[in-house]
Amino acid sequence: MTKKRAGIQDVAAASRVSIGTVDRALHGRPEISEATRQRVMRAAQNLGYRPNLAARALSGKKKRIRIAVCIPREIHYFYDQLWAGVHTEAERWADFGVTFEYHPLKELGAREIAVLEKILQSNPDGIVLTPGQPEQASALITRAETQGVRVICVSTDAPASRRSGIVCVDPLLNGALAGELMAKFVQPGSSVAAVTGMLSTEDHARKTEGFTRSFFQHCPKGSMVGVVEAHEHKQESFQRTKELLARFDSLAGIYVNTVNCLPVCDALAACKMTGKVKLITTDLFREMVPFLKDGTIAASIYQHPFQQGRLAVAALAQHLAQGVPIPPRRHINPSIVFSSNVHLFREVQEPANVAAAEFQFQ
Amino acid sequence: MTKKRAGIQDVAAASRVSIGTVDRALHGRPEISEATRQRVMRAAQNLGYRPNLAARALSGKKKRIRIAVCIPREIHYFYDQLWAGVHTEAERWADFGVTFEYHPLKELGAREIAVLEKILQSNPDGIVLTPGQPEQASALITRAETQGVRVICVSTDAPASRRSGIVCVDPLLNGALAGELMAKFVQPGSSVAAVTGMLSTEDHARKTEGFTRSFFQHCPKGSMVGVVEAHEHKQESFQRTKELLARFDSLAGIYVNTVNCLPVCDALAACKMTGKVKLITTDLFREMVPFLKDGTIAASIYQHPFQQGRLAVAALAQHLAQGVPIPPRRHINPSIVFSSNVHLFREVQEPANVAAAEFQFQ
DNA sequence: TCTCTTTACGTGTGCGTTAACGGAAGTAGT
DNA sequence: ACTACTTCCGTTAACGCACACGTAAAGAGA
Repeated sequence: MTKKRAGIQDVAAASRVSIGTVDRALHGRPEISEATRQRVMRAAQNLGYRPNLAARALSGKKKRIRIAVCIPREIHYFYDQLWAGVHTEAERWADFGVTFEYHPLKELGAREIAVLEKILQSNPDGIVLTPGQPEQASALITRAETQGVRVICVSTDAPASRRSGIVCVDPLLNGALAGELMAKFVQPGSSVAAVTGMLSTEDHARKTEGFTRSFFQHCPKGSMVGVVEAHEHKQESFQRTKELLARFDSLAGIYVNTVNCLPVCDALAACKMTGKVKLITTDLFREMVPFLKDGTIAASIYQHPFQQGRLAVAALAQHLAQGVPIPPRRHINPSIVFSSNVHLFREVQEPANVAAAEFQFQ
Repeated sequence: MTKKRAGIQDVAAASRVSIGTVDRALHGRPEISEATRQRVMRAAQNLGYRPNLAARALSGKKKRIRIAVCIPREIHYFYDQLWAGVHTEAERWADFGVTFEYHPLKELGAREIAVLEKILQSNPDGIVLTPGQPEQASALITRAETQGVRVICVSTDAPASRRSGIVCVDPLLNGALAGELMAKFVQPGSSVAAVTGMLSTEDHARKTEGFTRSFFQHCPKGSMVGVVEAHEHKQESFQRTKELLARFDSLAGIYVNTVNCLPVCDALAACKMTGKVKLITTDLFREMVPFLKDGTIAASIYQHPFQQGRLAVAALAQHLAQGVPIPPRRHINPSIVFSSNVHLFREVQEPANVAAAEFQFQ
C-alpha cells in the first residue's frame, strides 16, 4: 500500500555493493569499474530510484549556491510584485542551500553595467536580471555565461546575449492580445490609435507592432490613425492624447502600452469621451481601479510580475541545485483585467491577504 | 556576507541548554520548566530561528502523512489537467514524507459516497475531492472533519459541509466575467442568450446568474432572451441552439457555460451565423481551437484546472506537514482564451513540452 | 621477494531535526 | 533512611545522501 521509495541503500543491496560505490556510479565519478557501474545503474533503474531531495539538501550544505538578483526597485507596482515573486521563491530555496544577494537598481537600467561588473567579480553561480540597456549588458552577460555563470533575464530581454533563459510576456503576443481585444470591442471599419512610451525601446515597439498586425487581422477595414510617442512623460501623454482626440473625432479605441496610462484616462475625461473611446492599457496598479470600475479603461493586459519573478528564480535554482535544464524561453500567458475580476489580482488586494504568499501563484 | 541561518544548535548555545530542551520549548512539549521555555523562545526569536524543512522532512520519515485523492477520471481535458496538477504537486511532497492514495471515479459523483466511506475507513490525514453529490457527501465530509481528517474541495464545492477549504473559480465570477465580456462585444441594446447544462446543478445556475447580472450591468438596455437547458446532451444542444437562432434573428451573443460547446458551434455554422453571433464558452480543449481561430468562438473562460489541482494539494500538504493554516476559500482568477493566446494554454500544447511540468504554473 | 602505485571498492562522518532514552535532583510516602 | 516517583534536562540514534578517507587486491619496477 504505502511502499516507501527506494533509497541509495536499497540500490546498494540490490547490486551487491556498498553505498559508496552506488554513489560513484550515480554521479559519474571515477574510481569505479565500468561493469559494476552498469550493474548499479540497472538496479537503480528497475528499483525506480530517485534521490531524496531533502537528504541531498541537508548533505550538501558545505558549498552553498549563490544567486545574484539585479532588478530595479522603482516605486511601481510591477517591480514591487516582481520582487515579491523573487523573494517568495528565494524563501523556498533557503533550506536547500541556495543563498541570494540582492542588487536593487534605482530604476530600470540605472548603473546597470557597473553593478553587473561588481556582481561578476563576486563570481556567483547564477544571475537574475532585467536588462535595461540590452546593448551594453549583452557583452557582460555573454562573458558571465562563458565563465559558467548562468544568467536568466526576466521581464525584459537581452536577445543578443547568450543568456541561459528568458522569462517574460512576449511583447508581440502582448500587443496581439490587445489588438484582438480591441478589434472585438469596436465596430468593423473603426479607427484606433496607440500611445507608447518610447518607440526606441525594443519592448514598446514590438508591442505596438503586435497590436497593429493583430488589429488589422481581426477588424475588417479597421485603420490605425496614429502612434503617439509620449516618452513616459505625464504632461506629454495628457497633451498628445488630447490632440489625438481633437484630430480624430471618430476615434474608437486607444491602446496604451506604457505604464503611464493615467494621463490618458484624464485626457479622455477632459474631452468627455470616457467610455466612448475603448481604452486598453497595460499592467495594473491601485490607481487604475476606479477607471476600470467606471468603464474608462475597458481592459488591461496583465503581465503577472509576481509569477515572472517566481519562475525566473525557480528555473535558475532548480538548475543549479538539481541539474534541471533551464528552459530557453518561458513565455508567460498574460491575463486580462476587467471590472469584474480586478479584485482578484495581487496589486489590489490588501497586504494582509497577500501575506499568505505560499498560495499566491498569480 | 553569506550568513548562514541559525539552527537549533545556535539557539541552544544562545540559551545555554541542550538541543533537546530547545526542541521541547519550540514544540510546546512537556518536561520543561516555564522559565527555560521562555528563555529559549526569546533566543530563537532574536536569532530569527526558522526550522530547516529539509532536515525536518528527513527526521520525521517514520510517521508518513497520507492524503487520499478522490477526483473523476473522465476523458475530459479539464479533469486530465486537474489530475496533472495534483500529480505534479504530489511529486514535490514525496521527499517530505507525504504519500498519496488515488481513488479515481468514472465520472463526477459516480459511486462517490461508497468510495468516500472506504476512504474514511482507511483513516487518512487529509482528503482532496470534487463533490459531485454535495447533498449526500456533505454529511461524510463533516464526519471526516470531526474525526480530524482535513478535507479540501476542488473545482466543485460542498458548501453545507465543514470542509477545511475550497479551491475553485467562483461560479458567480465566472459568469460575471463572461457577462462583462459579452456586454463589451455587442452593441448597447442587444439581445443575448445562455446555453447551460443543467440548471439544477448549483454550479451552472450560479454561472448563469452571474452572467445575467453582469451583462445587464455593463450593457445598457441589453436583454436576455432565453436560457437554454441542454442537459449535457449533444443532439439537444444542437437542436435547441438552432431553435434559438431561428426564433431570435437579432440574437447578438450566446454564453455557453457547459463543456458541451461544440454542438453550439455546429448550430451556428448550420445557420450561417458564425462570427455574427458572439459566442463565449467555458473551459478549453483541443477540438475548440479551430473554432477559436476562425472566430466562431469569440472567447472562452478558462478555469485553470492544472492550477486548481496543484493548489488544493499544496494547501493540504503544507497544512499537514508544516502546520500552515488552510485558506478557507481560494478563488482562482480565470483567464480568457482568445485566438491570439490559445497556443499558450496547457491543453493545446504538445505533451512533450508539457512534460517539463516543473515550470508549468498555469 | 619486497616495496610502491594504481584501481576499485567499503567505511565513517556530518548535515539539522526529531524523539526515544537515561540520569540527576528533588519530593513524597513508609 | 530507603524506595518510588516526578520534574527537568542532556545524550544519542536515526533519517538519506555526499564526500573524505581507509584499505584490500592487483600490477609495476627493483
